[in-house]
Amino acid sequence: MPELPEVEIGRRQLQRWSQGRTVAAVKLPAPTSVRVRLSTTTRDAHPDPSGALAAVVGRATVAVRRHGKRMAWTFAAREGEVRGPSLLVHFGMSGRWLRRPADEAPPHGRVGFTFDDGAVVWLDDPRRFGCVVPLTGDAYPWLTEGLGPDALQAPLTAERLRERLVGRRPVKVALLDQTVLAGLGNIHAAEALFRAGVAPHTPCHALTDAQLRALARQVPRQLAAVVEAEDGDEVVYVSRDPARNPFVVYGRQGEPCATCGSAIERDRLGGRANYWCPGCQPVSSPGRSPRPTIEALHPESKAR
DNA sequence: CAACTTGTTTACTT
DNA sequence: AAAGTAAACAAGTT
Repeated sequence: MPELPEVEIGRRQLQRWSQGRTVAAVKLPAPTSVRVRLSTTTRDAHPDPSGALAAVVGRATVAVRRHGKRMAWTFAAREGEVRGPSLLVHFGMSGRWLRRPADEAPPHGRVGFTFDDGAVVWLDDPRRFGCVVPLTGDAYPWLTEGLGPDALQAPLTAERLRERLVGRRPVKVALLDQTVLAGLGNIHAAEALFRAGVAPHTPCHALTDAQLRALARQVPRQLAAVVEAEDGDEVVYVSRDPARNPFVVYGRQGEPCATCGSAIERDRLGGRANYWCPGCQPVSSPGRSPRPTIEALHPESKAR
């Protein structure tokens, strides 16, 4: 699943493959094969993108930047222009870059950028939640618009987290909120909370200084470790096959924790699957807990 | 067939 | 009233 690390790797790939090259053509397998709006709910999520995308033909890459899970790909201006066009890219839940020879398209290629070296860089996106948004103005405001600080780049401190992790929401729900911190998804939020030894259900206001320090340390550490492990020319998104699950808690309900041996628990938090170790991530604070933080979960009787 | 995934928007509940 | 929760939606794989 593309979270911050996969987007960062995608940024590096695109930088590598496009640096110093000019886009010779834009390939669209179908007129509306790629989304050109960030929102998936607006009625015009699928306007004809060919015209706007054609604006990058003949242009050289200036830079590829990333904030959270968004990427901004900017192109050179022509003579007389104040600035060139740019593309705001989001991988959605299954997007990735694939570089292929001109005569070969990946199975789920939604838009392809042919470079002057003949290679084509495709947005391959089976579920089509990804998008490539053509922009004529400055891309950078849109890169960060509505997002909190980047979870990897921003120097994360306990003080910074104390400012942003507020209210009664469970800490995992807040960590997944892109306006609080940009880049974490369900998998790496669960893994980072495990690393920090913090129960996902802990209300933000109940987080201790020690827990905030642990999170400030482990969130970037988790993300950086994944970037390092996965960096390369082709990213593979692992399916939910227990046999090849690279994660410590995610998708491991019922299995013994690698650290303490307790059975990994699974419940639902903020409408999403949640995995944690009751041994390593104790729920109750060491004094008293006014109310049980975890309700007895009724997996089969959901809502009403 | 239902669960699962992200991000946005809308509609409830507390 | 504001804060928080939930659901709907887009699409396709398991």
